Amino acid sequence: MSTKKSKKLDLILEEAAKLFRQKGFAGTSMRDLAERIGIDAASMYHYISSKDELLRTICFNISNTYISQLAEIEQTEATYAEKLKALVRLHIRIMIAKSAEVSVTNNDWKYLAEDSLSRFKEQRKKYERGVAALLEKGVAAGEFQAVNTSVALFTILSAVRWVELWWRPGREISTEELENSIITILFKGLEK
Amino acid sequence: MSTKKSKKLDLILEEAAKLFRQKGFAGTSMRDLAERIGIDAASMYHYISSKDELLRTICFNISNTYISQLAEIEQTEATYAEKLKALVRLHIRIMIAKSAEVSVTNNDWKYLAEDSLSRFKEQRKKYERGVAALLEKGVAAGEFQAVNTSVALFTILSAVRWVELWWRPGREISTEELENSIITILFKGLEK
DNA sequence: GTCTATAGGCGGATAGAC
DNA sequence: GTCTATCCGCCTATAGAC
Repeated sequence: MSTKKSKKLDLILEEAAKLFRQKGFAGTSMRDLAERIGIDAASMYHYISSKDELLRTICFNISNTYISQLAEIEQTEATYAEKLKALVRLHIRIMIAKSAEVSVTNNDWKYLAEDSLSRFKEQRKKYERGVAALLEKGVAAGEFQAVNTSVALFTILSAVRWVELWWRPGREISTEELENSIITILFKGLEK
Repeated sequence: MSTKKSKKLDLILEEAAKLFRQKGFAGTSMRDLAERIGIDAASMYHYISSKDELLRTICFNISNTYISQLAEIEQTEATYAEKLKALVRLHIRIMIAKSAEVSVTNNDWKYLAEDSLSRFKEQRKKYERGVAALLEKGVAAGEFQAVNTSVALFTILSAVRWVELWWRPGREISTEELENSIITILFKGLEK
């Protein structure tokens, strides 16, 4: 019974992410969502306490995934270039595995309520600082060109962000080719 | 008098873009906007016909700017690498000149009404095809590495997109340094 | 657990006075 | 041109029956 409840909650979260991506958090009503689930809007409040809770759960699930994966990479023995490349590959994989959730987190985090919003921003800042540190150490170690750290940071993070806008299951391009192409452009450059 | 009306309309559009960026199109009410302008919500309907019109105007202004600038670049005599770099610089400049408008266009285009939405998507597709053609010709001419065209296309477009999320007037980094850093990463690569 | 009914609020937009 | 007043619809969320 508690299992059943979890299953349904998972379904609600999954459909919520899909709808939020499609129509935006503010553009999605609980009635829309309920219709997808096949119950009445009022019945959903048996599983959740508010619409905000849905967004909060989605955003922090993704945010926490990023943070714990960065922590894992930091602990490995590898060059900074290897660590950064591993991070890029992980970003792409998370996006493919949870494309709707990532999309919502990227675009609708601003609709988080006061408390969660500031917590979310803090986490994101912390994550960005972690990646920036990898870049700076890489430059110090002579592995990277001496470009502006912030610019490099956001160029990398953005270069993986678009995958969410573009990738759909069954695309003719494989995950591996996708990862390799992005890494080639970012680390070796487009120009011959 | 028609000048006065234009001036106020421009002000409304400008404040609308700022608010939409901050709180999202759906999260912004006409009452919010009116307060910024210093008049009552009802009075704004003297200048505009609907909230939708504001979004439509913002999105198509930006979209048209991109398209006409691509057309100009296509006509120049230059290598494909030079054309692409010029395009990247223009993207960055538009973003700095009209950061709120670009932000809204990037994030809230999905709230466009039926008709405008499909027109907008068509324009975007057309633009993307134009940039993709530059890439493909560049590969054919031996200027670029033979990476997947779509991946290269979206990596470039995304790499300039983040500027909108990050750049603020008075940042310690100059426009030139910003442009040069992004172009270095994209075309020469991060790795030494 | 799911429903019907509905409270209560906010939103876009209009009517019409001044 | 700007206001006040207001319509009307949609929204989130709750109450309470079954």
